Amino acid sequence: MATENFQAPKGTRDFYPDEMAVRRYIEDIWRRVSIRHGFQEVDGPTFESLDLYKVKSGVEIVSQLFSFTDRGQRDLALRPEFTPTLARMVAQRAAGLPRPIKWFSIPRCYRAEQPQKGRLREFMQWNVDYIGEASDRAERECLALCADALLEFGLTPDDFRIGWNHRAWLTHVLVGTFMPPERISNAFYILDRLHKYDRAGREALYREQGCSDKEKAYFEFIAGTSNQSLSELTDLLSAFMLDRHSRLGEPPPPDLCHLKIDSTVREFEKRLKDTNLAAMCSFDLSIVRGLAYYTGFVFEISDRQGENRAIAGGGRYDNLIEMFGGPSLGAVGFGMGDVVLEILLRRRDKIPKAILDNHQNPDVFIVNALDDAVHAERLIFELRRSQWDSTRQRIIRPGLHAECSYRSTRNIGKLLQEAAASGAKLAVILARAELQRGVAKLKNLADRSERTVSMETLIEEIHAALDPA
RNA sequence: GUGGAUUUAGCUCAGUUGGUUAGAGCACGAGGUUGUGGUCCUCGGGGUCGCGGGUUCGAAUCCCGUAAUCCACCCCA
Repeated sequence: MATENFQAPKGTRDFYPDEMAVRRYIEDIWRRVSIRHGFQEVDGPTFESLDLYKVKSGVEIVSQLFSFTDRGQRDLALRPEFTPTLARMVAQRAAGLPRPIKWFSIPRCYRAEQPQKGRLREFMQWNVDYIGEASDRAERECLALCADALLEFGLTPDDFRIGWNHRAWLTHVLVGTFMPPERISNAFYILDRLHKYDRAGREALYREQGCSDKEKAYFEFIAGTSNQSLSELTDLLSAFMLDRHSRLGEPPPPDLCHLKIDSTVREFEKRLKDTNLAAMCSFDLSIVRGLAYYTGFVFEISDRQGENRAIAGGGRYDNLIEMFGGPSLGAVGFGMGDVVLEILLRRRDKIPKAILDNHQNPDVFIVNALDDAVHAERLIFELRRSQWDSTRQRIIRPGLHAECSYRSTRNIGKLLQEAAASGAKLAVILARAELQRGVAKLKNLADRSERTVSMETLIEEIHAALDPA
């Protein structure tokens, strides 16, 4: 019979115990921090109707999906993200859910893209959504949660930067000054790429997008800005616009400060300063985020040192729930993928050694020097079992993590060496001489002390030794 | 989807202009004289050299195809 060599499919990963430990570490932090910020965990199906993904993103996105047809001729697709499922879930039960709806999820997602650094075809994505809150409190809570998670991973504000912008504001500024509304999507496309190119690359981009001289000048101005505050930027922008217009002999554009949307953005910045978030955040005109469904505030977290792609990104999408057949509910959300995050954590040496070593230190290690394994096996099963109290409906004594050697040697020195290497706190030595007297030795592996205990009370003694309280 | 580099043991890698039976370190397993600690010593299992063709007396090595990985594009919810 012919044998075949199988590999994991392109862009997927195998999680052997060491990799699984790191993945669990990341997911545990996402989950723990989400819960403490008042979010509840949800999940949905791994695949959805193909149409669900066309509602939001349009038909061109289909080429990036893993899609298939079931035997009932239904077109389905593996989820490329969680937001459509979430929107569907909210829309279905919108009437009965308490507001605001604060949900998070850690779905596995799939995209049929060319894998490269920080981007795979199957990945985990922490997804946070805050629905039914019109005020910018939702934005701040999401930012606080996202930043808190990164801090929990041991990263500092020196490692990452939160850049933010406001799409509605930007649209008003552009349209209110010089840009025809139909050029806005080109403008967003250009802004999104501005910092990736040098002067020549940007020229090519402007040509390709059919930019007017005015637009070019504007984009070049933005390309030259970085790290200014919102008010500095709007002042600079006003001055720049006035200068341009006077030189071209055109009537001056309306004062940017009097644009209606402007006050809400300034207010947002002021409220950020009232929290401790402002230190990590900077206004950034070049952040617009890819697709069209963000309606206001948008943000992106990037690595300060590396050329990594964004660690996380999100924003406000006020129309989405409605698009999926629900009521009109404002919403803010963000996503963070495991792939880029893990690269960053490894590069900054932020994954604890105990996680990398994947040591699950046992509570107790059985050293069996007997010819027969029966005593050791009975003991280990007893130790591992929890004690359940059925009247109180709870576990009254949790089972212990008990290990033994799977090697055939009965050399106590070797076995103790293995016990110590396992990181166990206690070792039980079962040997013939003691067993004949109905006792065993209980050894504290940390201080190397040992005492003789009766087989009758051994299990209680072990529990007592591990939990002195 | 496009271009470049890469693929030899579980991992990291040697392997000369094509020439005997393809190596090392780490890891893994056994033993070190049946009773006490991460060291050390000895031994061992492991490879269709990514896969499939071709050239050759002979291919890990040269040629063609193909898959995967990494990097750069495209795209990025």
